[in-house]
Amino acid sequence: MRSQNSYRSTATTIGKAAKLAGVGVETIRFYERRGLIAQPLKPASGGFRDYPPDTLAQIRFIREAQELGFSLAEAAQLLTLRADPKADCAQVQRRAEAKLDEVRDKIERLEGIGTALERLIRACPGKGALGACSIIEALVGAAGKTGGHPNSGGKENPT
Amino acid sequence: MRSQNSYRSTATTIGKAAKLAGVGVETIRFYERRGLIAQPLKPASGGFRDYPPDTLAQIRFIREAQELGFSLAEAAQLLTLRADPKADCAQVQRRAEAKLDEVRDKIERLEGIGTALERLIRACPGKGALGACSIIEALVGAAGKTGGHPNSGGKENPT
DNA sequence: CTTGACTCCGTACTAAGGTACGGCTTGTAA
DNA sequence: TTACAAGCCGTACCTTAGTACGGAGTCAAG
Repeated sequence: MRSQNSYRSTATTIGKAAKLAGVGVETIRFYERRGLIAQPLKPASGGFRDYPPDTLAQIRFIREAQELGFSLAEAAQLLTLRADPKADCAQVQRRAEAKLDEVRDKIERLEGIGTALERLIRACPGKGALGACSIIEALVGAAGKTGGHPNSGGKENPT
Repeated sequence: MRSQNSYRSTATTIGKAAKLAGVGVETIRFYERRGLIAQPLKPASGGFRDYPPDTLAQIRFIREAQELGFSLAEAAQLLTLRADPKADCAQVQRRAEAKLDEVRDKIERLEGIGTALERLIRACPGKGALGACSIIEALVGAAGKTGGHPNSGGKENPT
């Protein structure tokens, strides 16, 4: 045994933290460099950093936000929506409300795409080919964006 | 007058197209290089390309999809969800259904964040400071991610 | 007390999604 | 008819978000 702190068998080192949060070790370091998450102090007794569950939750949240169309900077803004003693709560509230508007807007727009996909699925007879049923046209029906005639003109280069 | 085609006053050149679609000229060229949109042919009579409304709608759709967390490649996949004579419709339908699942999943997760924001907004007394009401905790309440005690331990580096 | 897996840290590289630049051509308004 | 804006095209550069690498330190097992 070391001196008095030998109960570090359960320490969440960066590798375990990465596994638990579903990201790579390098990603965690990257978030630390960017100040998105706090880098745990190395224990005074020496050894490796111990990542608290709090930090893991933050990492998961960042990934979540990213997949929903927020940038890392925006994810960071969301994360800092915490009422710490310094910030007055009314201001946090205002920021949260602005973010909530963004979120609601995103949901609405996703619903537009969802509706368009549903229309597209229903429009297909299920076998064989059919004329021109594109997601764009479905969206036009759903949201009224273009305003033009359904004319496209044939071949576009494949990916 | 030129020879016979002098009615090109209304041609949508790339600059106008960019303005109409809300992107930069270079972005359109970039999408063309990537095969995301078709590059209109230069008119045989010479002169500049004329961008059809169809293409503008596609560009707007690409931006839309991107802001909702789809990559350019995924946006392209969504765009090719059009039943052209070559592809049989059942397969298009399956792809559309898969995308619809993705969209619904995104909506649900955004609703989770939305709910968390609402809780956060309600939790704030509206003035002064309060203990620890972070979006993470609100999310934990909403989705049950961490499982841990609410312990964080102070200073993180600001952006 | 050595070996091997892992941490730590800095630096370099990559991929996606644009953005800018320079040299040329083309359309149009003075 | 000339000037100047805008199109065209290739190449270079930039930002965001990681990913990889190399050398050193550290911990735990054999």
